[in-house]
Amino acid sequence: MNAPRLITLRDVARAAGVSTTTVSDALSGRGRLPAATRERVAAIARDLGYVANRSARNLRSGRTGAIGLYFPERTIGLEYYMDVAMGAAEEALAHDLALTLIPATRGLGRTPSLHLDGVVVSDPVLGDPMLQTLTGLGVPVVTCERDLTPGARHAGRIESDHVAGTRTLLDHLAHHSTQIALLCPGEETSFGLDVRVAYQAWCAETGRKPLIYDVPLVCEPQDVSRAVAEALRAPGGVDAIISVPDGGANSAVQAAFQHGRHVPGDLLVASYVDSPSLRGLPLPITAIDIAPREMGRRAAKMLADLLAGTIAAGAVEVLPLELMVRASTSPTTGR
Amino acid sequence: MNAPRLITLRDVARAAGVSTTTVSDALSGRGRLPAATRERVAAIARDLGYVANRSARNLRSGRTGAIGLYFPERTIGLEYYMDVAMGAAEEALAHDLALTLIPATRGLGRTPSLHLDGVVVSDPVLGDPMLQTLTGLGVPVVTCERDLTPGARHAGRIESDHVAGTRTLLDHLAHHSTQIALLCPGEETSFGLDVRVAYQAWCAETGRKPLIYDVPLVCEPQDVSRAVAEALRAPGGVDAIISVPDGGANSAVQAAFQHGRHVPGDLLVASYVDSPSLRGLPLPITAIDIAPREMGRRAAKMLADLLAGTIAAGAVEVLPLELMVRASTSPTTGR
DNA sequence: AACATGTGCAGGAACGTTCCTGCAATGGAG
DNA sequence: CTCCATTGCAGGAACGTTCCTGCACATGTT
Repeated sequence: MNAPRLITLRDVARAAGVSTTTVSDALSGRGRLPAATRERVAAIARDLGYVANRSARNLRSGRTGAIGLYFPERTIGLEYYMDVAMGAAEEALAHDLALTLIPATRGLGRTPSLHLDGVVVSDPVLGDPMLQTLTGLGVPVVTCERDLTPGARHAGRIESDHVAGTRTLLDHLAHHSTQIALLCPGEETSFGLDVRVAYQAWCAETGRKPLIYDVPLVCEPQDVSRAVAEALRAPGGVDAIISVPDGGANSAVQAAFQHGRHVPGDLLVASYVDSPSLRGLPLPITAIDIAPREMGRRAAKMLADLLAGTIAAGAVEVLPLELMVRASTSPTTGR
Repeated sequence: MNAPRLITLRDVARAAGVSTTTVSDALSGRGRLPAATRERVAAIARDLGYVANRSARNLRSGRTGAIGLYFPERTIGLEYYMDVAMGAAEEALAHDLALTLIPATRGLGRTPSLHLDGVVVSDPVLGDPMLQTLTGLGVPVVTCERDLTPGARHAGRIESDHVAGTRTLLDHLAHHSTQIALLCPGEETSFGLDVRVAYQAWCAETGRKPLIYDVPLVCEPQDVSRAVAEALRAPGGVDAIISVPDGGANSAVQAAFQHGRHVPGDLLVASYVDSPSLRGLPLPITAIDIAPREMGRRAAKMLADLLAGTIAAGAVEVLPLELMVRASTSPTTGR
C-alpha cells in the first residue's frame, strides 16, 4: 500500500555508472556533456521510468512549481472562465507547472498561505480585496484584461481590443437598426469600461443617442429582463439590443418575447461575449468570439515565460476578436 | 527583485533560543512539549511572520501538497463543474492543499507527469482514457458519482440519490401531466443511468409508456432542439418534458415555442440539473438542485481525510437533493 | 541510595534535487 | 616537451523540513 519507492537520480546514476551530477546535467541540458552521454543517460532514465521528484526540485530551486488562477465569482457567465481555466491548465502543464485554482477567500478565518510562483488574474475587478492579497504575494502577476486599480503595475497582461470589437458589432447592427441599446456592466473592469466608451464614441460619430442600461457584473437573468423592459420603454423606441455579459442574451430574447417583440423580425439581439450556449439555440445569437481558451492559454504561457526569464516584465499581448454573425441579427435571412 | 529571504525554522529557533526540532514540534503539535513552550514558540513564529516552506515539508514527508480535479470536457453545462471546482478549491485550501486542474490531455504529445497526493474525478465517464491514467497514478481517487467501469474500485465517493430525485420530479409533474418525455444522456455515467432506470421504473409503476430521447452527454443546444421536435411528434402526444443536462432546458423551452407550444400552459418543461441560468429567466424553470458546490467541497474533504488517515478507504457519502419548483411546471400560477 | 519511568529538549541524519568547485584527461600552441 | 585552455565528469554542500535517537534532569518506587 505504501508508495513503491520511486526511482531517484541516484538510481539512474548507479545504473549508468555516472554521478548524480552527470545525470542531472544530462536531463536538464546544463553542464558540459557530449551529446552521446546525454542520450545514453536519458535512455537509461527513460528505461527505469525515472520521473524527477518535484518537491526536491522545487526546494532546491526555490520554486513551488505552481501558478494560481483567480477570477471573480459569478453566478452566470461561468462558461467563459471555465474556458480560460482549461486553456491555462493545459498550457501550464505543457510548461511543467500546475494550475491551482484560487478561491475567493470570503469565509475563511485565517488567510491561507498560497505557495505559488505566479498568478493569473482573469478580469481584475476594481476594489476586489483579493487583488491586493495576490499582488502582495510578491510573485509575478499576469492579468487578462487591464487592472483599473490606480497605480497598478503587473508583470504582464493579455487583452482584447474591445473598442474595435464593439465598433465591429455596432457597425454590423447599424445595417438593419437605428436605435441600439447597450446592456452593460459598470466600470469596475476594463472590459466594461472599454465597451461603454467605445459605444458612446460610436454613437457620437454616427449621430445617435446612446442608450446604456446598467446590468451588474455578477449578472442574474432577472437583471437582464429588467434592463430589457426599461430599454423597450425608451422614448423613440429601440430596434436592437446588445447584452454584454456572457449568457445574458438568452434572457434578453425571452424578455423581448414577453413584451411582444419578435427577434430578429422587429428587434435585433446580440450578445457581446460569445458562449457555446448562444451558438445552437433555436435562434442562434450573434456575438463576439473573445476566445477565452486562447486567453487562458496565452496568459499561462506569458507567466511561464516570465518565470523562465525568456521575456521581461511589462509584456502586453493583444488577442484578436471575431464577430460571429448569426440569425438573431439577420432579419432578412432569419425566419 | 529577489525573494526577500524568507524566515525559516532555524530563524525562529534562534529567536526563541531553542532547537529547530522544538520549533517544528511546537508548531505541528508533535513531540513532548509543555503547553507553555508551544505557545511561546508559536508567538515568536507569528511575530517573525514565519510560514513553513511547502517544498521542504513535501520533500520530507513525501507528499506533493496538491490534489487534482478532473472532469469531462463539455460545451454546455459548465456551470455545474465550475461550482464543483470552486467548492473543492475552497475546501482543499482549508486543509492546506492546493487544488490543481487536470486538463484532458488530448493534444499533448508526451503524457505530462502529474504530481498529486490524490485526485477528485467529477462524473467519471465510461471509457474515458483519462480514468485509467489517473487511477494509474497510485494515489487515492474520490469520485463524484459512481464509476461504471467494470471492476473499478476507488478510495471514496460522493453521490446523489438520483433515483429519488427523478421520482420526486416525476411525482411533481404528474400532478398536471400524463405523458412525460425524458431527454437523457446515455449510460456512460451513473447519473444518466440512474435517471433512466428510475424513469423507466416509475413509468412501469404508474402505467405510463416511457418516452426517452437520447441527447449526448456533451450536449449542444441543437441536440436538445432535435430531441424536443422528436418528442412532440410522439404518438399520443406529450405534455411534459424533462431535459436532464444542465442548461438544456432553455433550449427546450425555445424549441417548444417554435413548435407552437406554450409553456407552462399546454406543456410543462423541467430541467433535471439546476443551474443559476434557470433560476431567473422570464420563465423560471423547475429543476433539482444537486448542490454542486457542496459536492466539490465534500469530495475534497473526503480526500483530505483519506490522506490524513482520518477515514478509511471505501467511504461513500450521499448528498441530499432538493426539488426547486418554478413557473415552468406550474400551469395554474404561471402566467 | 539505587533504580525505573517520564519529561523537556537538542543533535543530526535523511528526503532528492541543483549547482558550485575541483580534478584528471585531452589537445593544440609555443 | 612544456604550458595553458578546454572538455568531461565527480564530490559534496546546500535548500528547509521531519523525525529518530539520545541525553540530562526530575519524579516517583522499592
